Amino acid sequence: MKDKIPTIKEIAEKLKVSVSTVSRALHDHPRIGMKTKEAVKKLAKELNFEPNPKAIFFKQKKSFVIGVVVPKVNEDFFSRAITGMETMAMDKGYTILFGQSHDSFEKEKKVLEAMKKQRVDGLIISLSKETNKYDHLNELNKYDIPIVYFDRVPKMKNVNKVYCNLSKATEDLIDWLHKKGKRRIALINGPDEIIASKERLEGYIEGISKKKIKVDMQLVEQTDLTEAGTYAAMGKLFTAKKQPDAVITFNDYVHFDAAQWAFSHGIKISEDVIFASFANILLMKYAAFPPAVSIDQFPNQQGYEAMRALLEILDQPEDNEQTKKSFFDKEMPGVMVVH
Amino acid sequence: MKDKIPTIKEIAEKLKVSVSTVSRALHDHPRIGMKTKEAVKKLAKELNFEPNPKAIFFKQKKSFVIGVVVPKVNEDFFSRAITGMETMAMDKGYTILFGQSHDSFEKEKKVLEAMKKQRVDGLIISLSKETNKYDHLNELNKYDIPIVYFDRVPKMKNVNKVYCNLSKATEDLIDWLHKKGKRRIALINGPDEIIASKERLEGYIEGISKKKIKVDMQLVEQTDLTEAGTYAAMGKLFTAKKQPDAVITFNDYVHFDAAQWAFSHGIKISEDVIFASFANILLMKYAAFPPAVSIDQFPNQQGYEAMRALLEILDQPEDNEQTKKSFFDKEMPGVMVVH
DNA sequence: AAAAAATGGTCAAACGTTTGCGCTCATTTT
DNA sequence: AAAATGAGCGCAAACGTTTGACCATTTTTT
Repeated sequence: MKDKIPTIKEIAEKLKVSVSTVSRALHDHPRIGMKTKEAVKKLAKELNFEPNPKAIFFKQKKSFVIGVVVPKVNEDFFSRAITGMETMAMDKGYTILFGQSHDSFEKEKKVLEAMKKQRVDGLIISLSKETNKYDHLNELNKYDIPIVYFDRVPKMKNVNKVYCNLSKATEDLIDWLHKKGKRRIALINGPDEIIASKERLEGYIEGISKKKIKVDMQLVEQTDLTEAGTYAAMGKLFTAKKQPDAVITFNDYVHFDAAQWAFSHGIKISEDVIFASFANILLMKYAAFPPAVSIDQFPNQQGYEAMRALLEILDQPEDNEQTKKSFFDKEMPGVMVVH
Repeated sequence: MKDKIPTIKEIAEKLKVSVSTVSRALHDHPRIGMKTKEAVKKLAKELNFEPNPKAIFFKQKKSFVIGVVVPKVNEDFFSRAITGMETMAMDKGYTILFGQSHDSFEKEKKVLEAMKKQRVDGLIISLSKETNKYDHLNELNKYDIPIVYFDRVPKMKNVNKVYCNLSKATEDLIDWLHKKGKRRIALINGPDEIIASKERLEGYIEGISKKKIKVDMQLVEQTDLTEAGTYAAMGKLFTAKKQPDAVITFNDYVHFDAAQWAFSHGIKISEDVIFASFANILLMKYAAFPPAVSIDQFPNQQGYEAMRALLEILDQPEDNEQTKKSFFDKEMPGVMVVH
């Protein structure tokens, strides 16, 4: 099997032409005659010639590899997003170089170091929970590696991003809950640093206000996304004088813990209290206590769009002044799903 | 930001030495004097020099990229396996080029084509459900890309593989169920083509026999892993004259459907019938009907070992005749977990 | 019939790094 | 004093491909 891998040079020698002719023939260059083209291509097939990508990458300064960094593939949301990215990438002949930050800033830095070392053509990243400095990302500028942020995007304005603004979606949830007769709607939100938390809170306040209900901040709790944090939040909500009749949770993981807490404290789910959440788990149909309604963020499509955006950027001619200034900013809708 | 990326050549010119000296100095070559080494390294730091990996890959025929192909990242088992692989790979300075087959033979071929095009240094793959020909994999031999099979390994003997033999684990399950007083233990197995199915069946027969119980093939059904297939299997098992008092399912997905069927047919779970499964889902604690006992296959560690094996193979000197003949074959234990 | 253009191809540089070999001193050994 | 050793470094080839600049024919235009 070590038969000596054929190169353009060997083809040239066997055909008594120059390597440049072979190269051009294989690329259908107009300046090469039909007969030679045919001959070259025929021999190339026979020898089972495949150009050495390493040499091409080196010469062209391009590798057709896109770096993708997410906090955890193990989260349904991200693994589905990656699948969307992969679909688009494959379509255009790109492959994905993969890394996880595990929600740690340090690991994110390390992974980005690897991506830089590999000189990916571009990067799609969903930031770690801890990330609030961007030096490691700016490092990539040095090698003209464009970045598209995804889902967990940074606060800055002048970056490419694809994300789902959840404030509108949160309003939808409140609307639906209100129609069900719920008036004391609670929110268990995520950590402040996460933009998504801010969006949910905005939507919550906006949604409640539109229903002519006074916003009661006693009904808004926070969790650090751990089980204990969520239990604590539930504890506070349900020991107040007036208990909530509906709870919107930050995501499905929080929902599960919240529902678990309710169950073990004798609160009747979907009678005493009704749950709403933001969907990020696939196998909800087997859950003991699924939320009554949730917001689907279509991670697959988000990933697809992020990759599309990145590849578009890569397609733009190098020093186009006007495109340099404009950034890709795609906000995608979250859609409410009743279970 | 387009400050012109420094090369070894520029360092050489500024220091009035040759490029070879710079290269060797940076690699701490013994034949280079201390003063020059210092000078070179100092200037390299100043200029923020980073070697161009594309050039190195080209020259050294190595890229420090490992291809990883799984059926679906979205399955908990595989995403955790990948995390294990990543841990090991990162540690050794490798990065993962990622692809999914989506359990389709055609897609698997395409993905492998991409891996080959990128000239990964090695490949770890868990085969698609449909794969029974291996030409696309042998193609990689041409470029000396070693392959380590993982979890869903091929039947062949002379390949590198890391997997979990589940026949012993299946016996353990039967042992446990037997101790609980169960005597009519059923098995809902997967498709015949999957090796894992054969292993489970072997373990089942062995385990039942050891308990001096006559093996009743009426108690063994198959599913194509779809909901409908599993429902059908349950239907057959529970319309027989003598119904099972325990059911071992092929995996958690099958378990869920089976339990769902039981529930909706008025069968009391954990009273009338007790379930056992092979774990591949993380969030079991929130499930409506978790299995009473299951086998953990530690995907993380399996992935870790597979990557370790591959990197070891890559470390071996090229034409070592004896190592060429020996293949890596690691069977890992499945461990029973009572819920 | 001379000039211009089209046609089909070759040459050599370039991409950035690594590495075998050889060269020049200076030092040590006989 | 001649020969061997070794330290420190440079030369140039090599990896496989692409590409701008030429060159040599033949064909077309004026």
